[in-house]
Amino acid sequence: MEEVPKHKENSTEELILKAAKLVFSRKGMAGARMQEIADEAGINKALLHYYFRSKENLFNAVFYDLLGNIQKKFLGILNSEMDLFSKIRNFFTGYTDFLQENSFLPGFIINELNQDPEKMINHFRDAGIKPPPKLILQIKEEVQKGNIIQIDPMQLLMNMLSLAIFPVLAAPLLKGILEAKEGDFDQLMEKRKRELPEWFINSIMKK
Amino acid sequence: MEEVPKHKENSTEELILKAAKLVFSRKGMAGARMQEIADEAGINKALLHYYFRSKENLFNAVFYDLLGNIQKKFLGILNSEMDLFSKIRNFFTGYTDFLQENSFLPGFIINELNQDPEKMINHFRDAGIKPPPKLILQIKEEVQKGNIIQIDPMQLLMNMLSLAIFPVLAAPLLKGILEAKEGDFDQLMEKRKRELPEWFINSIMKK
DNA sequence: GTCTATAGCCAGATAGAC
DNA sequence: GTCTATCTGGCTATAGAC
Repeated sequence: MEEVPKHKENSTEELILKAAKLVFSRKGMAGARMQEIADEAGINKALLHYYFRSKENLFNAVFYDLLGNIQKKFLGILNSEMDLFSKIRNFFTGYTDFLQENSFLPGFIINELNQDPEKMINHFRDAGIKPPPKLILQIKEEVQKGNIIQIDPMQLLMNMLSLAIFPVLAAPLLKGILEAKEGDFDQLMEKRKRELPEWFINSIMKK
Repeated sequence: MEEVPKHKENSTEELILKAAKLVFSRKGMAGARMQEIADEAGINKALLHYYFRSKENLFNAVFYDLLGNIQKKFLGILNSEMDLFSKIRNFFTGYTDFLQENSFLPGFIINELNQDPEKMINHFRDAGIKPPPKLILQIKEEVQKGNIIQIDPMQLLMNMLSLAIFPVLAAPLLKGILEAKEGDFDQLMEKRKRELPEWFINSIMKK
């Protein structure tokens, strides 16, 4: 008797998607090799074409899946009913965790963005990813109430994204340049996760 | 009679380097095509191999040149004798200008960083790029003097880099998602250039 | 130095047996 | 569904004429 067969866990299709996610994220669309994906999945190259007609197709399947994750994790928080400050705290900690588990993702997106901007923008549009209206509104309100400094909501959003995403994006390089021992950099990032939200909130409070 | 023939301006070699810089930065190492570089330079593909033995070679030549620019523009400011606050102001405005003129550069680096982290780190090491000691020292001093808040110099540096580089990196996507008309986004970035330094300096001042 | 033509390789895709 | 074997196209690199 088998374990409860949840969904189609460990089906060949799932194996392929998992392997493809890994390889595409390491190498990008142009650099990835179908053979490498097949090897990673422990199956034959021809099977990739059996399940997904072409490389392009497989790529899109992987990418669509990843965007869904962003949509849920990221916009979920920012569009919630939470008050602004809790929201900022939740964003930084939640997003940092998410990015550490998917540290390939930002590089992957930037990579493909350079290759074919239109395609990437359309993917994002299709996934319904856009500046969260609820957050924008809250910022405007808090500015008007005089609780935070005069700041353009878009600039504030860009600052949040920059501070959260860039360090993950540049992590391998920063590790190398700082000549940090393996653990040191991870520790730096842990410290960052704790201190960044409070510093950031403080930075938009009135003196 | 010709114009004063400055250096080897417009020599075939210069034409190739210029074209290669363009194509490599758009497509990355894996995505770039020697044919495309040749077309861009208005010469034949075989000439590329005549001047630079291989694609790998050409790539390294281009990249070495680009790192030199970073070294001069970026570390020049941060290692100077300027006081901390002037330095921060200069960094944001100067670096933003530099990145706008070389908007491909961050994506290029992130791209190659994902393909082959070790190679990229070595390139940076060879170019002598590392956290600027003078800046680190200044931050420590100002913290000790009680002029700015208690903050780890590395975190401060990471914040500066994040805020300056990420928006350029993600610009095409942000443009698309914000559904900004062409001029709108540029205006947003202009505004950013003016407001970011003051906001950032304010964020590290004691209340 | 610059070109045309082509060799040689590699990766995506397909045919067809099981 | 899964495999082996193979086709096909495209890209780097080279040979060789001018």
